Parts: sequence; structure tokens; C-alpha cells
Amino acid sequence: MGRQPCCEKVGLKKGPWSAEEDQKLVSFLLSHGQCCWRLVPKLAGLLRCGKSCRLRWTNYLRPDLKRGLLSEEEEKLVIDLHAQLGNRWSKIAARLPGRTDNEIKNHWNTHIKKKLKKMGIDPITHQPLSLAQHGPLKQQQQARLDEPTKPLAASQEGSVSGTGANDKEEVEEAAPTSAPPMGVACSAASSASAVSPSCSSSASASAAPPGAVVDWPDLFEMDGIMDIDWASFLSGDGGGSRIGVDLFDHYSDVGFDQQVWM
DNA sequence: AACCTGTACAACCGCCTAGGA
DNA sequence: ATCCTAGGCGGTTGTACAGGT
Repeated sequence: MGRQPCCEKVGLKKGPWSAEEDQKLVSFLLSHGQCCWRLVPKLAGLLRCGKSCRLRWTNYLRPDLKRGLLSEEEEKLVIDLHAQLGNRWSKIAARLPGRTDNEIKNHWNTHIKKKLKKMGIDPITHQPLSLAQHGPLKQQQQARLDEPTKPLAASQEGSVSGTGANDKEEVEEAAPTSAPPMGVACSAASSASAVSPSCSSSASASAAPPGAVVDWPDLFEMDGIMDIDWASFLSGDGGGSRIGVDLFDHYSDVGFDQQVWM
């Protein structure tokens, strides 16, 4: 029995998103909230599949996203969490408010891996390279590479993080032991779910109920926002659908401050 | 100036899982 | 208990851009 495609792909657009598409999606989501992703493209007038819309939103368009390179503190935290959790980027991202799993994964692959190697540390085992190359950990790692994905994750957990806990327990219990005092980070751990329903892609989608919009003002307090011109975007200067005034009106009663965006 | 190569990151793909029917 | 669907996750690919030759 073949797996059904996530959506009817015929006639759907792929590849990079245009500014107009972004605007349509953001406009729709801000005014209607997140509901059934499959319906979003239809209702928003987009020729994209729902999955693509969700990804675009969680990885790029969410207003609470930080843009730009990870700070040193964030990097350290990522390394520390990776040592505990392995490649479970969504769980790592959950500890870094405003960062997405995709962003962290990319940053890991392009920056941190190299840094660690330069420092003589194996980015997979987090052991010194000389040990990692010849020691039992490396062998275990190699063995893991030959295993299917899930067992790999499980065994990685066992050997790298040393915990046999299930996911939920890990997230709650695996507080970084050697992480820097987390200004960023730990506000991360402690407030991620409380302050921002979407501090990570995983947190966001599941934490915010469909149509839940009351937490938006909290999100807007995040210091970094995507680098598009939100001011003109929200005020409708950019052409296309207009969400500016209505949006501010809509959220005025929950403290939505237009000045933040202008 | 043109071409080549490496890098960064956005986006896609396929699988897994939770939850509802 | 089983099936189906939507959403989530991690790995991989594609592409734009920067730097070097």
C-alpha cells in the first residue's frame, strides 16, 4: 500500500518562496491562526502544499524567530545539548528560543562541526578525535551508522547521552550540566513553553491551539525578528493583501503595540 | 571579466507518530 | 484493534552567493 502524498502535487509550485507568497501566508495565518495546514494554501490562495506552508512558516516567517548567526552562548548550548541528545534538532531547538531545528541543524553542519574538528573534538561522539577515531565510542558510532535511523537515535542516546529515558523525560530532565549559565539558554529551558508557544518549530505547532492568537504580543517581545520589512509589510505598503491596520486593531486589546513594528 | 569552487541555508523528501474515527 | 490522516522530524538536496584563480 503506497503512501499517499501529503497533498495533490499536480500544479503546485515548488522551490523558493516569493515575497508575494510570503505575504499571503503570513496574512492568512495572522488573521486566522494556525489550523489545518492542508487547508491553509487553499484558503490563503497559494499554489503550495500544506506541508510546504508549514515549513515556510515555522522556519522562516514566524515573527518570533531570531535571525542571524547563533551567538557564542547559543553555540555552546547547542554543542552541549547535542552531546546529550544527539541529532534531535527539534529538542535542541526547543531550548533555544527563536531558533528553529532547521536553522540549528544547518548551523551545526556548516559551522560547529568544523569548529569542533579544528579543536580536535569529534562532532559525533564529542570525544577527543584521537580517542574517537580508535576508541570504542567510534566503533559504536560506526556500528550505529549501519543501523536504521530510529535504532541509531536510540543507541546514540544510550552511548552518547547516557540516558535511557524517553523523549519527554529527556526534555525535562536533561538540563545541561556543563552549559554556561544560560541567559539565553535557560530562559530557554524554563520559559520556552511558557512565554512563547512557538520558540521552536516543534513547540510552536503543537503548543498553540488552532486559532490561538492571544500569545502573539508575547512573541513580539522577542528581540530579533526576521529581516523583511515588517513595518511596510504590516502596514500594507508592499502591495498585495493588506493586513496592517486590521491586524493592529485586532490585537490592540491584548497589548499589540504597533510601534514595535514601525 | 569570466570561470570555478566552496559555503550557507532554504526547501524538499520520506518516514514516523499521535490522535481520531 | 485497526486504519487513516495531519503534523512533526531528521536527512538530504538545490541554489544563490562569495571568494579565489
